[in-house]
Amino acid sequence: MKNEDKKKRIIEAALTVFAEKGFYNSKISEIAEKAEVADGTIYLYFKSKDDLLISLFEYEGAIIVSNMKKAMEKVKDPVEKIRTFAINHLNMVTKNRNLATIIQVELRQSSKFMKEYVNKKFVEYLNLISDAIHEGQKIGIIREEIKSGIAKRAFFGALDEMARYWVLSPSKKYNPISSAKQISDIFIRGLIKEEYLNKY
Amino acid sequence: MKNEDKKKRIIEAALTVFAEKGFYNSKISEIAEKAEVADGTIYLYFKSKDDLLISLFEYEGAIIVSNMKKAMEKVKDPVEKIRTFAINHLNMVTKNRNLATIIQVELRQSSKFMKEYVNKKFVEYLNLISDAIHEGQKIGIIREEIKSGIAKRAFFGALDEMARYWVLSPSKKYNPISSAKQISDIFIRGLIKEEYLNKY
Amino acid sequence: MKNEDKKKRIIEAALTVFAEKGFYNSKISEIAEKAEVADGTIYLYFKSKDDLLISLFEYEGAIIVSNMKKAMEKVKDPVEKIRTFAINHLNMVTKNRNLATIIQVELRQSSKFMKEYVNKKFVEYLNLISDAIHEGQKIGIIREEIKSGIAKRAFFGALDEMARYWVLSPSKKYNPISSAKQISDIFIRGLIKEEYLNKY
Amino acid sequence: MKNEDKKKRIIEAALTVFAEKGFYNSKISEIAEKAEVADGTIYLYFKSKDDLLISLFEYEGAIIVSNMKKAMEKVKDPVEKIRTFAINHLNMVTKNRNLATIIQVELRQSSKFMKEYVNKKFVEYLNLISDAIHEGQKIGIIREEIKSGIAKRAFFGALDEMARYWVLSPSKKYNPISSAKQISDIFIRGLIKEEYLNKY
DNA sequence: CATGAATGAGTCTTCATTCAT
DNA sequence: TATGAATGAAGACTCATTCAT
Repeated sequence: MKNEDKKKRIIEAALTVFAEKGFYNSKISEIAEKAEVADGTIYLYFKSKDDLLISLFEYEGAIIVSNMKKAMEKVKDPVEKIRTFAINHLNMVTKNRNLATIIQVELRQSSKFMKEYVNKKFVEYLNLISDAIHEGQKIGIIREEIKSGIAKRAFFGALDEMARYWVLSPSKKYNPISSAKQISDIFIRGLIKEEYLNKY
Repeated sequence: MKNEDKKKRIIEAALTVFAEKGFYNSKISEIAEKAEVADGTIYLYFKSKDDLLISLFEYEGAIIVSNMKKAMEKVKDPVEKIRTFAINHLNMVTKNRNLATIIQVELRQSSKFMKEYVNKKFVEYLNLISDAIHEGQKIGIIREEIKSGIAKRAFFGALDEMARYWVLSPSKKYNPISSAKQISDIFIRGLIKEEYLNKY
Repeated sequence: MKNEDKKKRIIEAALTVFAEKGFYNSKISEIAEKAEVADGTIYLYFKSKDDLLISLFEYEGAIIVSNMKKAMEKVKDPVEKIRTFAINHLNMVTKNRNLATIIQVELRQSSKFMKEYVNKKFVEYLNLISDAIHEGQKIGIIREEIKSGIAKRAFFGALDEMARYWVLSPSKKYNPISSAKQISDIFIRGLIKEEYLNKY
Repeated sequence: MKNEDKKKRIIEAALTVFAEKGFYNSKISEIAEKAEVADGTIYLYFKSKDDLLISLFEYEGAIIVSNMKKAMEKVKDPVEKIRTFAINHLNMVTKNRNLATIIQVELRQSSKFMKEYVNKKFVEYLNLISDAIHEGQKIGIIREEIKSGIAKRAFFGALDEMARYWVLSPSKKYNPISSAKQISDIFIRGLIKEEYLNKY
């Protein structure tokens, strides 16, 4: 029976190598070596190099989305949910630096089918933000004129740009968590009605 | 000048091809064909394929930064400067879709030296935002606790994520300009002191 | 016997797969699957893929030669033996289409040792023709100047080219048996002395 | 401009290597070495290894068919045309041993598109025989009951089996030309009406 | 300056074969 | 005996780069 542990070792190795060199500069043989399997073994578990990258997203992405969901469910106040998202996202980036790097770098890469796949999980992730915004609008805290489709992307983009800075920049000037706090602070002030300004 | 024209033609061609296929899937021969020069000719103007990508950023990036500077100089109010940045950025993306795609996709690519280069122009571009923030803080409109290093990245990231959505997504639900307005609206409310809320 | 059954199943499977895809495009795993055994099991019965092909010839070839011998022994007249060979050969091709295809295609393949092996059985088969010719010459029906070494190959080649046509061609214009009759008719007229023309 | 001489050198080299090792056991690098070009150069002239084999047939096949046509046109008597075909075919095999080997071995190989291509030329070649037979029937020399579709294949098969023997067999017992004569002698006697037996 | 034919290093992928269970 | 996961050697093909013209 194919060994699940071996599959995981390959994904782990690919995670490191892709993060370090980028997808196109990574060699299957290098991943194999790092995973301590033969080159051919990788092809028992993955159809191709592309498939390995996709599977990696699939595997790790599912965990991330699920963790974020759990974290946000614990929070009731929709505005606090937004803050929770920010902190968790940056925190996740800190803890999964390699994955974050790959998402930063390769998520933007071209091959169509990959974009399509990744999108599903990504949209699910993004919608955790818009759900909170909708809720906030329903209970009258968040301004009606906010379009959640724009705001969710803007918020995610803001956080992710910080993540990128943190991941790629050699000098770590800003602590991810405090960045998350400042960014959610700015956003929340930007989203909510004037009368709630002092509450958050 | 003859030469400059040919160099420009190559850059234009590279712009299209890189945007369409991504850097690693683009062939020098394809760029040469589109530019109507011989493959070898490209190497008279650029040291390597990498150098072509860098030069492309250099060439186009200078124009973009310069345009943005001009646009922002016309505006005096620092808060309005921020809004101006947003509108101009999304506008630029709309007008230079290929370049935007490349920046979205390849800017994230890994090869170290490229990241370093790109950073210079990029930092200059980003600092147009932080300069406005500093100014706003100086004249007492923007809250003191805002860290411009975080805010500039967050703001840029927010805009850029919308740009990415617009550039990559087949369905164009959101108009770039109106997105720019909503995003700057959110940010500005998030940045300024409470007492100025009604002013902007 | 259990083992023999498994060995036979592998040979049958190989027969089908080799015929369908050709030796070099056939995979051991595909043969194993068709034979409903594990890949490794094949190596318990055959030393290598090459050996499997050889064994296949050996196994099936023995049957064919033996059948042909029996059929020809029943006929006394050496000239009729020739006709019998023709009819039986084409008939065999019709009944063992896969084997025929493999012989047509792979018998010609290069690896030296295979050619050598196959030759033994093949020569035995061919000699059934030359034996009949010799006999015909001994009893004065077949012309003395006929060189049996040439005639046997020519006759076999003629039949086999028809077999090839039948095996490979999608449109089945000529019925194998009637072809066999015409070809042996031509040959017999070509081999026998003038005075026997009306006899056959 | 791509060098026609270089293309020919590659075909020549492929001819030798394919003949020696068979298509599947031949390496592009080996052909390149023998042709004194770089591996990649082969791909400037041929789309793939398959294409190289096809082009080889195309290139050499055209010459062979054309030569045979010329040779047969010189002969008026349709029966003598048949003999001419035999002698020329075996002669060609003698002179183009490598090509003959490849045709013997690879013509039978599987990939469909190749069989289809080769067929066109092959049918043209075969029809030189059936044309002569038809002519012979028209002028009343060849028996009416002969089906040219069968006879042409039988005759070709007979000659080709001898060619195979000569090409593959280490011991060269039979001289190709004298084989050709005996085979055409047998066939012609088999084809013509009794009253013409003494004429040929 | 311009060309584009030639180069050849580089890598993914396949698949016959092995061997621990 | 039987299995099938693992191996790793092997090779077709690509394409950035060079250089003779």
